[in-house]
This record gives sequence, structure tokens and C-alpha cells, in this order.
Amino acid sequence: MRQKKKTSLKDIAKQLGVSPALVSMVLNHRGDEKKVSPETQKKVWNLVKKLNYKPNQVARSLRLGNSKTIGLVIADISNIFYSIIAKSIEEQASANGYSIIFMSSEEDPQKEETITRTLINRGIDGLILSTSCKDRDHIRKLRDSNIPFVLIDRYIPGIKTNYVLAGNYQGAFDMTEHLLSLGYTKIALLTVTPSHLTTMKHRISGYQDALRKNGRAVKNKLIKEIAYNNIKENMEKVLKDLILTEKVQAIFFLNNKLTIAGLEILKRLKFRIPQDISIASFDDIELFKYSYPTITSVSQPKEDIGRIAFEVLLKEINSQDTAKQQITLPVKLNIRESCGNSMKSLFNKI
Amino acid sequence: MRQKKKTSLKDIAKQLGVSPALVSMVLNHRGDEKKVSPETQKKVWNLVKKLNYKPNQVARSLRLGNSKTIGLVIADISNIFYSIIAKSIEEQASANGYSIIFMSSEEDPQKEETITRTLINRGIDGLILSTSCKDRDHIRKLRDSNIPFVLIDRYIPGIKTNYVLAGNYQGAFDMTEHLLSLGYTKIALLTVTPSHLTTMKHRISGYQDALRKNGRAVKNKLIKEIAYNNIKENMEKVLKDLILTEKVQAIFFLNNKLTIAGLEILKRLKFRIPQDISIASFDDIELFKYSYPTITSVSQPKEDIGRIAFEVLLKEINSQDTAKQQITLPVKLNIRESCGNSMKSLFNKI
DNA sequence: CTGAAAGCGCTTACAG
DNA sequence: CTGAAAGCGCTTACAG
Repeated sequence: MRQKKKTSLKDIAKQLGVSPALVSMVLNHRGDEKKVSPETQKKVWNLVKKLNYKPNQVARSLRLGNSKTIGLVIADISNIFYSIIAKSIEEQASANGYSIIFMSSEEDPQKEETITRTLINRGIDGLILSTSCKDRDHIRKLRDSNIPFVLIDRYIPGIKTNYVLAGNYQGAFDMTEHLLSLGYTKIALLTVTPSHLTTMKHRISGYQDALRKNGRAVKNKLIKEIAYNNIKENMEKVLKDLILTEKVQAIFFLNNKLTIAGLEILKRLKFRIPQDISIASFDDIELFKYSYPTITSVSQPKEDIGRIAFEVLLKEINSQDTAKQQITLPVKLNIRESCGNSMKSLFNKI
Repeated sequence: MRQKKKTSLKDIAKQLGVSPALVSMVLNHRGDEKKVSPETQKKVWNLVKKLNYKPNQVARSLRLGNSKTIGLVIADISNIFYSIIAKSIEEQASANGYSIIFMSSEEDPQKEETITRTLINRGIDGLILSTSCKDRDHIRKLRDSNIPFVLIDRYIPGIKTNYVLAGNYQGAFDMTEHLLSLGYTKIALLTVTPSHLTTMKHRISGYQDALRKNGRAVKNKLIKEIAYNNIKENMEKVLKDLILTEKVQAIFFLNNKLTIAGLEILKRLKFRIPQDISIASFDDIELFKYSYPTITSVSQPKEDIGRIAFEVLLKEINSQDTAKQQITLPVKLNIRESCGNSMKSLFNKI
């Protein structure tokens, strides 16, 4: 009573006086192959259209062992970084007849495992995953389960899997060199825990290598870590420490959440950007282009990450080919106002 | 070969020397009801745990006629308004054993219908939908199909359905009165087509009524419509017209996309906020709190919309009750810097 | 206390 | 050219 009884294959077959098997073949465009007469095929299609019949996908899934559904596991769909990737994946998926089930892991490895199991039990054909796991067990299990999957944004070193991500090292390296070129000598780095994530590790390396290459020492006290789940609580203390005690000239925030939280606190503490402190962001968001001042950033090709991840996944789903693809996409440096634009801005501060 | 053969109920039954039916009953916690001996139950659970067996949800769905999956149809998951709602729905869903399949309609009624059918054929138990349809046909069909659904953000007047949305009229009314209270007399309104959406209609009414209530005439040339799919292209012309020709003092943008696009153009045209022009936004985003200047806005209870929509949906899924719920949630006025703070700012302009 | 059988709605190998 | 049968992995009414 909840659901009006929907028309099924059998109904069509009965009304037409043919077998369900025949209808099924016609519907799957295998009528010719099975030499079903054109008239019969025509009759089938007409009735199907008239009754607005759509095959029950659940039954098909059970029978065929595939579901035309893929799972998407990310930390948080409300983070613009992931929602743009999700959008892009969905566009591709939709164009290829696939649907997306998404679940948020909240950066909790435990939850990530549970969610992944749930998705697999729901019969997904493949998985796109931004993993927050620190050890390799989960990913190894995934690989052993033989479900096709593609990691995005983060990967697990030492396990051969598909992955698609941005040039984290290069982006941080380039940004750091940019800051050095502006004359800044004390450049702080703000990162989040869990710091095992490859994204953060590579960005930190990029920063360190750029300093070293330019003859600057890496000072560990200028590299600050804030716990992912309470960024806001710790930001104030960290910023005060960096600006007032360490007297840094620029702060490089390693993801958009950090940058946004940083902007909030800097505003509250009445530090002016870039007069009092220069800032740069890894990961660009739309408003950075229009805010006052505009925010210098490294932007990642989010749409490409999503699109390519889906393509790689689809390829693996459709073939027995087990060659894994590792793809690193180029990032872009957006030079804007938040770092000042010359030595002059630096001298103005003194 | 693609997928390792997974353990099934039958495997468990065989290994234990019992029937699949028994295992099924135990797994569904109906062992006691069926008077399965505690020892047998214990044995079943032990083996299930040992083999890490999880029932095949596709088979369950087919048999039970439900899938513990709900569909989410929105215009665009990468719009922060929807992605926060999606997050909130997913949290609730997850806590209740449901998964979410999302699809984007791109504000295209045609696509919305197709997507909805796809979701229904995938066996979803219910649907949460931000409709972009202008006529009632689609929603009526949906209602007649007997699938439980809840509209969010927008509803269709004249059709009794569940819906959960924000106080659009009140928010626009309050914001307009706020702008009037600051001494502004020429207040422009920027809205998007398709303008049939109830959200936009109500916001426009709120603006108009606030003007009238305060003895101000509504001037239609101060109400501008921009097409949803090329906001950026039209924004510059509209803003120039309003500011330079109409000499408005304040612009009220009716959604966050408009506000963001507006900020971009204002910046490019070098209009200062609020010295040259005051702006207000319907729909708040995080950065509005920290930008320079901070942006005065109406914020909607996005998390509540998502949570309550799911609760309403779940209630309908679980009961034969067909009473529909119409829920309008309160909005909040955030007075910040983008409108100046007194008559003084107004005089400064002259 | 437990099992055999039917069936959810499809698809496919087999038979004619 | 077309149909009958089996089966995907579950659950449930029925039987003993």
C-alpha cells in the first residue's frame, strides 16, 4: 500500500503473450542478436513506453552482480574542496550511467572502515576514497577485497593503488619561493594533524626544500600543527605566538580550513593583511579572489581530480586490467594582494 | 575473478549444519522469537564474526522491498548551501542506517525528472528534493507514485507535500527594514531567474512589504533579475546601472552566488563597501564573517533544514501516516560592516 | 526447536 | 524465432 505495485517484466510479457526472457532480451538491445522478429521488438518497446516501464535496478544488480553505483568516501562533503570534487565525479558518473553514494568519514579511520564495508555490502562497483587512515591495513584489505578503487588527494606510500592528487610538494615549494622572493625571511607554516597525511607531508617538504635551496635554515618552531577537530580553539594562541613572539613576516596556511580560521582570528586581533602580516593559502576558494585583500593561494585542479578519478575507476571496473595508475596533477600559484607586492610593503612595516 | 566470492548465508548454514533460514532469523535478532536455542544462536554469531560475514544488501532489498537508501536531488552539490544540508542529512541518515545517493539537477526541470526516476528505479525508500520545477506536474507525479518525499528550500504552492525551508519572507523583510533603519532610501534587490522559485518570490515579497510598511514606494527598476546560468556575465552591467544610473545606496543580493559574484565585480570596478555602496546578502557563508569588510547577511539554518527534512522523511517511511508536514524555520539577521553603521556613513558618501 | 519451499524481479544458458 | 528453467542471496510463511 505504501508503494503502488510497479509494472514488471512479467506484466509486459503477459500482456504481450510472450515470455519474460524475450522482453528482457529486447530491452537490453539484444533482440537482434537473439533474432527476435522486428515486429515483436516493436511491440515490446511500444508497451514499455506506454506503461512507462523501467527495469528494477535492484533485481538487475542481484542478478548481474553489478549495481552501476560507486561509493565516495570523503572526510566532509561540506568542505568546498570535497564538494567540488564530488560534483565533478557525479557529472562523469551520471554521463556514464552511474550513481554516487557518498559517506563522510570525518577524518576518522575507524569510521572510514565501517563506511567502506557498508558501501561494499550495498553492492557498489567501485570506490573513490580520500583516506584518513594512518596505517596501511585498511587500504591493503581493500586491495585484497578486489573491489576497484581510486584514492584521491591522499595516498598510502608503499601500497600500489590507483590515485589521483595534486602536486602538493610543488605547490608548497613554489609558494615558499614566491614568499622568499618578496623578501620575507621568517615564513611560518601552519599544518593540521593528523600529520601522517601525505598531502601535509608533501607540502611541508616543499616548504622546507624551498627554504634550503635558497640558503635559509628550516626552523621547526615556525612550523605549527593544529588538531583538525579544533582548529578554531588553537588558532589564536598559535597566531599570537608566531606574530608577536617569533615575529614572522608571512604565514603559509596549508589548507583552506586553516586559512579561513586564520582570517577570522587575524581580523579579531586586528592584524592587518598584508601590512602587519602576509598570508598565503594552500587550496584556493572562490572568495579569495574577491576579498579585501585578495588572498594569494595555491589552487588545486579539483574538477580534474574528480573527473580523472572517475575515469580511472571506470577503466578498472570495465577491464580485468590491474595496472594501477598514479596521477599527480599540476597546481597553480595565484599571486594576489595578501602578501604585499614588493620590498616596499616589507619596509612599510618597520 | 574481479570480486572474490563473498561468504553468503548458505555458506554459514552449511558450515554449521543448519538451514539458511535459521541463520537469517538469528542475524535479524529474531532467534528468540523463533525459539532458536541460545547455543545455536551463539554458534551462528561466532562464525559470522569469524568469517566477517555481512549480508548482501542488494538481495535484502529485493526481498524486503526496501533499500535503506534515500535519494537527494539538489541543484548543485558544490554550492555550499546544499553541501551543508547534504552533510546534515547524511549525518542523520547514517545514524539511522540509511545511505544517501545524491544527484544534481543543475536547476533543469527536465533533468530533475529523469534523475528522480533513476533514483526510484534504484529502489530508494524516500527522496529529499530541492525542486526547480515550475509546474506542478512533476511533483504531482511524485506524490501519485506514493514514494515518500520531502521538499527542501522550495515548495510548490497548491500541492500538499512535506516541506522544510527557511523563513524567506521574514528574512528579506527584516533585512530591508534594517537597511531602511540605516537611512537608506534607494535599496536595490538582486534576484535570479528562474524566478518562479518560491524562495525568490517570498524574498521579493518580504522586501516589497517592508518598503511599503515604512511608507516607501516599490520601484520595479530597482529589482533586477539575473539568469542563474550566467550570473557573472550579467552582473557588471546590472551593478553599473544600479550604482551609477539609479544611484542606489544599498544592494540586497538574494542568494550567496549573487553576493559572491557581486563582490567580484564591485572589487573590479573599484567600488568601496560600504563607502560607495552598501551590500547585504541573503544566505550567509562562513567567510562573510571574516572578510574585509564583513558582510551583513541573513543566515538560514542549513543544518536544521537537513536534519528535520530527514526526520520528516523517516517518519513517513516508517508509518502509513500520510499527514504532510510543512515546516518553516526561523532565519537570523547578521549585522556586520558591509552596510555601514549609521547615517554618518551615508553622509560620508556625498 | 528446525528445515524445505517459495518468491522478490531480473538475466542467461539451454532446449526446441 | 521463442519459452521453460535456474539462479543471484536473501526472508518468511508454512510445515513438522
